Amino acid sequence: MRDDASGQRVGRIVEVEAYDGPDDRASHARFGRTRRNAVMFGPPGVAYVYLVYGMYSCLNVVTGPDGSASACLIRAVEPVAGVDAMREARVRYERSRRRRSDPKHDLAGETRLRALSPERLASGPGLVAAAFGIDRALNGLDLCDPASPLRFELSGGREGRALDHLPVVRTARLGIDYAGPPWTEVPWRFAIDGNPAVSGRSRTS
DNA sequence: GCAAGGATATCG
DNA sequence: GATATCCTTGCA
Repeated sequence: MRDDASGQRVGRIVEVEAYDGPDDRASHARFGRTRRNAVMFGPPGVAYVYLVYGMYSCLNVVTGPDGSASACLIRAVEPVAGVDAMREARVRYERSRRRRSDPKHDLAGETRLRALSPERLASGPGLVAAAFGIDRALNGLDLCDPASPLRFELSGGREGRALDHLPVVRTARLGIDYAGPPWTEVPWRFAIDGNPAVSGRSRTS
């Protein structure tokens, strides 16, 4: 994925989760079409961005045909270019968050961010959005349009590179205990095995 | 282990 | 209109 902000941030998607339509009790589509999830029911290739836990944005891409509801959550990205821009975006996000909770500026968090290794800058769904400066203003954006400020591209050129050789691991989805079985168990999380940018707590599960 | 944080879906 | 809950994260 790539954006046009200063620094031309580019990242390789290394961890995703699939969410299906109204039958999937873990999906936002489980309540049917609402104002929040409306784009899930639209055409594929479009960004579905929502706020979780009152503080983090999550980027999804709509996957199913127009009229059906499904989406893919981008859980982790390995920085390829624009690392400095990602770090600055993380710092800006951290500052805005601290300002809300604590009037005093917290320098510890910022110092830790400055020392964070590049592969950890976007190693979680909330961190992907923070590193790329993504918020709900991008909800509905066409991620496949080369003219979009944020977009997906095939790696290795127009046709993409064969990814069959990559060690992809499948696990259950995370943070969806409320859904209950079988949805807590379907292996719809996909990650590149051993990639250092895969989200932290996920790797130990 | 838990709190922060605000929108959202659901219930009254 | 009130409230329980949430596709998370960083720190105790």
